[in-house]
Amino acid sequence: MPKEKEVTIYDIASALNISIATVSRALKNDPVVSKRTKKKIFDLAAKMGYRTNHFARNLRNQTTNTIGIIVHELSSNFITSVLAGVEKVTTEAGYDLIIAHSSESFSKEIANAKNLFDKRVDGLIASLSFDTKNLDHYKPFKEKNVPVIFFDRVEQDGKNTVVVIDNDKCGYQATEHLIQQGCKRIVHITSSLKRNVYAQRFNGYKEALSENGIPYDENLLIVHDLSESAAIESAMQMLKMNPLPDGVFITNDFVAAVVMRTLKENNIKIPEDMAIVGFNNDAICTLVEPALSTINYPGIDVGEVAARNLVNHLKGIGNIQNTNTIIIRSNLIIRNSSLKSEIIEKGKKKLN
Amino acid sequence: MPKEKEVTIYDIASALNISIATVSRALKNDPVVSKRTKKKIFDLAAKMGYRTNHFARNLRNQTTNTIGIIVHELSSNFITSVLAGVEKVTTEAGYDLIIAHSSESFSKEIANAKNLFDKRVDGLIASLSFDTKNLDHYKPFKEKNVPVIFFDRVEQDGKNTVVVIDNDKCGYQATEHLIQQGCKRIVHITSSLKRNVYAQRFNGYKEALSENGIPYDENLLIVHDLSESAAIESAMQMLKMNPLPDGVFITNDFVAAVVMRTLKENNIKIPEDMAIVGFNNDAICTLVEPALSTINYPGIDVGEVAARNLVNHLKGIGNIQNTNTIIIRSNLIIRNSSLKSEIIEKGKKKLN
DNA sequence: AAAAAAATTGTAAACGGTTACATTTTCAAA
DNA sequence: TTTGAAAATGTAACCGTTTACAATTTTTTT
Repeated sequence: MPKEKEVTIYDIASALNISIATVSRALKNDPVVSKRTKKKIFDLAAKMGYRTNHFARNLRNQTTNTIGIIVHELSSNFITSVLAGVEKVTTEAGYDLIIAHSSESFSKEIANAKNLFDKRVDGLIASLSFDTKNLDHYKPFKEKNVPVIFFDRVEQDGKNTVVVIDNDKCGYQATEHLIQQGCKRIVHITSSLKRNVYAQRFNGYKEALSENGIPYDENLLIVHDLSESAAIESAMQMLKMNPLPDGVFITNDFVAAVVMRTLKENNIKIPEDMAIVGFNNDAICTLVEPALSTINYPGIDVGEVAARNLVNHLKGIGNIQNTNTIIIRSNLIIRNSSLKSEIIEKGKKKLN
Repeated sequence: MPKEKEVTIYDIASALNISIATVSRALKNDPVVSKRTKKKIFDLAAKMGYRTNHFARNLRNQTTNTIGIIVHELSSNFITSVLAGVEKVTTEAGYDLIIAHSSESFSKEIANAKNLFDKRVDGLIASLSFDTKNLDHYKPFKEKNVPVIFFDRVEQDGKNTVVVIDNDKCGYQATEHLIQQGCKRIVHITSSLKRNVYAQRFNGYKEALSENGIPYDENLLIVHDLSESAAIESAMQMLKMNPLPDGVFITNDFVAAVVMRTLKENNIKIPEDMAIVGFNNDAICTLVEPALSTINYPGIDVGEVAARNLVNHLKGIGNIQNTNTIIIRSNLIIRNSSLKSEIIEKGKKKLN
């Protein structure tokens, strides 16, 4: 299976008896080339099946035309939609995308960063893994002036450009909503509080409690990873509480769905006995029963905004150095898993 | 923000007062270089922050070290797990991966194929979009001897290497199971019968019916796309049937979940009134109520096998020319959405 | 110690583009 | 027709590797 020889600008040039410089310029649509020769060149290029050699071009241009993205998992609804948003923008802008995932491991994230650095991506978009301890592995990018934008799981030390939502507010809104539904003992199931997103949602949760005169009870905080087994455990933990909680704010829809299932299996009525609010607004929300209230966290927007800012920076339009934090709109979506008040209303009606 | 100059083998060579040839060889760990000089070179390279220029290398080597993959959607559970499988193998083997998605559009698939061809991927993995009419856009790859492996949605004309499951058998098993549960009027909700996967599952469905003496009724066949709205429509269509069906085999878990929700909203009891079997074994299956019976279609295995075969072919181990069809194991998973017989048993017990 | 063989290193030509600078062609103005 | 500027094209160096082949150094053999 010998590789066929590729057509190069040399072949086109000699076939037309012109110089490679003209061919090169024509193929880039340089206005300096006359329309006549341009047409000849384009036609022949098409006929001969010419394809530009990106390696030769990039070698000469000292640019890779590639953007890297580091995520913690592919099998997450949120991440997938971020990727879709990023892909849309980068493709439009003519960049290649290299996707790397860390499987929530610090060491893999470091390896990925090193790999993308060695591949010389023009820019990087990254979300931190679960147990990422520091950002040293992104230093080489800074040193070589390769722009990096973080999203979702980030380090908000003001030194980096980050695309996030107002997690504080989201945590606040979710909790406040549960309180408004009459919940008094509200559990919060979340993940490592070392990660900004979870820490901030937790803060919002505490603020909402305190502003509504409910004392924070640390026994109602459950910290776990985001796996199915952890979710089941969390639910069992809730069931052992005495008195039972009457509401729960969960930092992830999948976990929320599993918790809800487990609670129902144990004869808890949702939302009557316990109201539930999840996070992300995955497709799953409207498929479980009752439908899951949640925070709408539009991954596609996150991806688009992050990619757009990076691309603009690379093209010299705008500069991410000036931008520290970009906050994406998010909002609470109320569905039946937390709608106690209607039930209360119904109950009242029955009494009449 | 001037780009810092990169360290090249020239820099290392002149610093050590040796030739670039030796440096180049040392960095590739060529045994011809003495251990002493090798060590000097490695040490200095590390100290100077040398990174190999992949463009120069690929230009010289006439190889891209890149594999392309064309899928129809990113936001599909199945596709994501295929990607995970592919990614695992290609990364291990040292290949880059370029992911392109067609959003189920023929023209986009053509554009993606052209793009990946122009990027000169060493090999291609592809699943056809919904309305792909022909495979002409893959011809350039064949002509240049670039290996292509198709998976899931494929053209089984014997001309291509494909990785699939036995969709016939799956359709048969799903339907047979419903029949065993006592279903007599079994609806089949699927997608375009022009695509092999759906056509074959449909075949299996018909075979199971006929072998069990149930005449095929074309009114029970519903063909739609795989969107939520289409799923709702399909369910409404079922509800209008007279007499009502008592079972349904659906070609996709998400659609099955939406159908089930819609049926339940219309006071249909699952599985008592209608038993449901989906397809894929997405995470969603155990989160809906009742849990969804389904066909387990392990995307990660599909991805791994496809990538492994491609990589081996590229490395000269094995040859996909000799392999036409690779069939991945799949199996029926029975959950409560189709378990009528237990109910029947319970009913009998009550009578006693 | 000289000669031959083996091990190591070096030279220089690719790979296929881009582009500064030089040269030629074209065409309007003098 | 000559001149000069503008338009078009050409020349050649460069981007950073790899590798055939040549040259040198080291080791072994005689």
